[in-house]
Amino acid sequence: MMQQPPPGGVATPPSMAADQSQTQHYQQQQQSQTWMMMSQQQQQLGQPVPPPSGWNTQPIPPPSQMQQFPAGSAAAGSGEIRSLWIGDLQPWMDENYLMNIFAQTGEVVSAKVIRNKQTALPEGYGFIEFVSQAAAERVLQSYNGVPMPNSEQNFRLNWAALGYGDKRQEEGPDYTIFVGDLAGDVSDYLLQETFKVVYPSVKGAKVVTDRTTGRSKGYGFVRFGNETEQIRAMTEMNGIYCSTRAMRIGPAANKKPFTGQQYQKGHQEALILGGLELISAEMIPL
DNA sequence: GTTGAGCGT
Repeated sequence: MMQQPPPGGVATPPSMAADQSQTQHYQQQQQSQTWMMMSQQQQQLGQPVPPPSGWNTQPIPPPSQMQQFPAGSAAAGSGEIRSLWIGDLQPWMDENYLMNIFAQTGEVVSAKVIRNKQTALPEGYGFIEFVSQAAAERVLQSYNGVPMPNSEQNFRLNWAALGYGDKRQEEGPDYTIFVGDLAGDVSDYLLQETFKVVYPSVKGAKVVTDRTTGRSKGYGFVRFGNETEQIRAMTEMNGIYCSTRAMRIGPAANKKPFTGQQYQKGHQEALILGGLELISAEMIPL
């Protein structure tokens, strides 16, 4: 069965659908190294996605010149999670801004920015619905963490709450360190690459930003897939420069895992390292 | 500035 928009849903205008193939031809093949490195995670899903390149060279028109799009009209109950949560939105980032961005995929259905009922001020997050779960996943993989147009911040995307725990994109544990003393211009990407060139197991990095200002708070986190590299980085990278300042590294206070699912703290004492289990207590000098 | 994370009319 071919996938198609649900009846009664917001159909993709034919003009937009037709434009999609052309739009993708416009996409330059000048993929930056930035992108190519980030695409490693996508390969696990076997779904290469065209990068949202050209942010810096394709300014979008102001919202006043855009048309309005309906939002939130998709059929529910099919079980498919087609919506993404998007956070760290600035007050000026409205539905048109979001629609204009994701229209490039040709697969966006609607976008909604959540506003306070009383004040009508944006709450800083929203939802974007796509024609299919696969489409949403492609966007999640390709847009998350890259800079937003006309902004210093990066996309912060996740599955909408209903499907929150179902689609984890990471597997295995991750080992995180805290990185402080960051210069104001250090991005997620720069932080990640600063470590990744030394430690291949680096999975990602996040610079913590103030949601109201969008500016860096001067610290962040780097996640490793490998505990040995994490421990090495704690000492080896402490004091190393990232941008214009020396980093200060510390242990990360362990927060919740990404998907929001709580781990049960089971007894995992099976730290058997190469025959260590053969050593009995009486062999260990006191 | 020093420990992230925020989910709906």
